[in-house]
Amino acid sequence: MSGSAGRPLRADAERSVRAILEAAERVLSADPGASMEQIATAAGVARTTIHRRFAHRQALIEALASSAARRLAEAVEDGRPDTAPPLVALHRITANVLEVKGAWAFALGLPAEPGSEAAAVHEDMGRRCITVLERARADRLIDEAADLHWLRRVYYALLGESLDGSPDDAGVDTDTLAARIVDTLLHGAGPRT
Amino acid sequence: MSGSAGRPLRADAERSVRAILEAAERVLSADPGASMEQIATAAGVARTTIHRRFAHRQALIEALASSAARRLAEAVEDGRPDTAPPLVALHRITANVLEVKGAWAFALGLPAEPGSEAAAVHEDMGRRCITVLERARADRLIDEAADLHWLRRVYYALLGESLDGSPDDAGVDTDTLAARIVDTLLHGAGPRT
DNA sequence: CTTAACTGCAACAACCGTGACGCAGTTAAT
DNA sequence: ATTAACTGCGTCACGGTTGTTGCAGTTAAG
Repeated sequence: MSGSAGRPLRADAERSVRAILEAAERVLSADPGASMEQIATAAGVARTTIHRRFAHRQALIEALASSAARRLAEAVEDGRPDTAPPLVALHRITANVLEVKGAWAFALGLPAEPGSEAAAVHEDMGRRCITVLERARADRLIDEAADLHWLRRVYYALLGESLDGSPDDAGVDTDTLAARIVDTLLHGAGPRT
Repeated sequence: MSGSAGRPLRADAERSVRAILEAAERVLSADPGASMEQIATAAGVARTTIHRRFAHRQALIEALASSAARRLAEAVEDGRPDTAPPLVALHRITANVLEVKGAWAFALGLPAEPGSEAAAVHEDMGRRCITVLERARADRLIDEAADLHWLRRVYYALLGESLDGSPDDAGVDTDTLAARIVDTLLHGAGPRT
């Protein structure tokens, strides 16, 4: 289930892998076409070391995608989507996801390869998302006639937009951003009664 | 004002430039790292011909961005953002922009170079967008306390999301999509009174 | 402590993309 | 019809990236 645990890596090797994945995220989010050399330098590692763990460039990318997907799944799970009150779950999940997605923007923006682990994880998260929305609808937070699939897409879009971070919300804490997202999702811009 | 009209091009040359720009959009939207060769082939043109009009690869990219920005500006202008009733303008602009942004997704997604023509056009459009929202607020369509800059970002995000096109809305006409966007923007998902 | 894993370094071959030529042939403009 | 613009083709040099290998030195694990 985990990464690709062919065999337990030695402690230092595992540290290297982590450093490489983190550096890859950092460098590739700035320039998707960056070279292995650049990633290696950013990781404080020789280029050949990367090739030792990840045969092809694409192998690194896929590992990156899987790693990030797993973290995102944790973030959602932590919000107790099935048990917490819908509004609470929605807020908590939103705040958590903002954190993770901010740190792993490139990896999570990658097109999901059909058979990959990342794809499976994302699918599962899509289902959980719908579940939360259904529970919210049952609580009359959402109109009965609303299209939940469209709503989920809107939710994703709001998350993405919040992450771009206009100059205005530099240094604004995650909970505030999450509150704005949830509020916008549920009420839109119309006048409050 | 137009392109980079150093001198009037011959008729056939102008056709070539068009074909190149259109092919570049098509190819690069599928793979941002595609080679000049691929673009040339898609345009039905020799690679050297591209280099004749656009010295560097980046020059092509910038021309592409400018071209698309101009088209987008036309789309907004056509919606009469300053004179038409806000709701009408909003709908019309949305529908128009959906068309243009669908056809020039790559070029419009490009990071705006600080001094470029595209950047100036986009800035101007941002202002016009705020104007429409202000007019809508004056008409009580939008809550008085609403943050119009956040709202504009939400609007952009909804446009972007609609363009990804889930399998559900394949073949749905632009006006329907626009209606959904405007409705979501103004009312969100909450229960209708 | 001893072994096996891990790493950096240097060097290698192979490939691909870029940009620039000149030349010969075609096409629009006057 | 004449001219000037335009294009395709072949070819060139150049630089950068990739992936591999061997070796020597370092480091974790038993």
